[in-house]
Amino acid sequence: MPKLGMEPIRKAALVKATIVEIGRAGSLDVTVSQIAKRAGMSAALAHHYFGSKEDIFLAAMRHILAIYGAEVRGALAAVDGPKPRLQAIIRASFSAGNFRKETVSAWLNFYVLAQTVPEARRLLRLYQRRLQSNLVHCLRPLVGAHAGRVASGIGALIDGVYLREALKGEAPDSASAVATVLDFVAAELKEKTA
Amino acid sequence: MPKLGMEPIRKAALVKATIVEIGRAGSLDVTVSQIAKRAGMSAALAHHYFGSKEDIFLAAMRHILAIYGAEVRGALAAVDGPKPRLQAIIRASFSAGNFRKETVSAWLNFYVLAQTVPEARRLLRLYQRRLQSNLVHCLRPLVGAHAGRVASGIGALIDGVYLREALKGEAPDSASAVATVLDFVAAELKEKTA
DNA sequence: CTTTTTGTTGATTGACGAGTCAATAAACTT
DNA sequence: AAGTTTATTGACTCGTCAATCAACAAAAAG
Repeated sequence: MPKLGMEPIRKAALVKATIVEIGRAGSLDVTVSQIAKRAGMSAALAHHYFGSKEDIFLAAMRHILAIYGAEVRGALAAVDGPKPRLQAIIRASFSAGNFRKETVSAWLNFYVLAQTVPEARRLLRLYQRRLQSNLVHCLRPLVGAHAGRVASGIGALIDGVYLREALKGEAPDSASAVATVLDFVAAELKEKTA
Repeated sequence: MPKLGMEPIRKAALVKATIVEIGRAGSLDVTVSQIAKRAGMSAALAHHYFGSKEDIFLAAMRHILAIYGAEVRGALAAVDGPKPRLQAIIRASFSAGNFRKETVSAWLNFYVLAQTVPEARRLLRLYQRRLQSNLVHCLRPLVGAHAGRVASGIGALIDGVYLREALKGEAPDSASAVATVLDFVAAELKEKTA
């Protein structure tokens, strides 16, 4: 009983299922059958909508990135002024959702993918550029010409703190992650404006 | 013509070959046959010396960690005083060898492994604790009670900068990576000692 | 010199998995 | 109503790969 217009629904279900399965496996060692099953369809249908497994992974990566982007935009819309905006970006980067094991696994594996799959690398760079540009925008009024350099530092620190917190073993602590980055920001602001 | 005492030689060759193959593939999607072939032996022999593929990966991880540890120790032995020691650690973390594609791939994939393989997680934590302890040792005389917190920041920043530099696409720039971290250190020192 | 230990591999097993295809069925078009 | 497009799947192909085993070779031990 084929209803029409299934494509977007099926694709969305597959993307969601892919992320769950990557979380379960902790790696990209996930079969199309597993994904399809979790999404409630046959493996053949998954191949029908996405051409290949790699395409499925890339769609999942886009989805993760889109969610993160939306989270940041949402947080930014709610506040005003350079410093609060900076805090909003940082908090969004360490939101509870980002520490769910599926999300962590997705990010780690996307780093791995970015080494060899050009489209994955492109997407990762897109994320990095957007973060950089958001940060620079907040930092310009605070540290002027230093904005670029400081933003690079904050961006890298966010990634590094995330990595450590995610792999810590115990339940990750968003608050302390945010605090670590804010501590850095405070130090830089004091120095670059002195 | 079986010479005796082959075990350590074979194992070392396999570990080396494993790292090369991981670099080539960019992932852990590497067959035991590929590894064994590159190491100049049959796949069966690889299974004979290491019980399983996972054991081979863990041995490779230990090797990478050991090299990094040795690099840091070597750099530390050559200098004296807190600040130079700090610089030595940071420089060692961004040495050219660490940006070889095999090494990058190994690290990224070890992060992935650390999610699910207990021994991998253990090794990663060992690395993090050692770095932390090295940093705290340098920082104590500089920032006293803040040493722990500052060390966490530096450690995370090192990982984050490494990640970004490694995945940048263009040839990674050790000097600017070091500079980014040192910039952070300078800011923190100024603040925490003021 | 024969028994045990160590080194070594080709062949095999047993399982799994990506991607294709042919076939079925319902909807939409003309 | 005939033809086309979209949805859907079971079965199949073709390949791969981790791990095991039986067998052979050489050195050391007794």
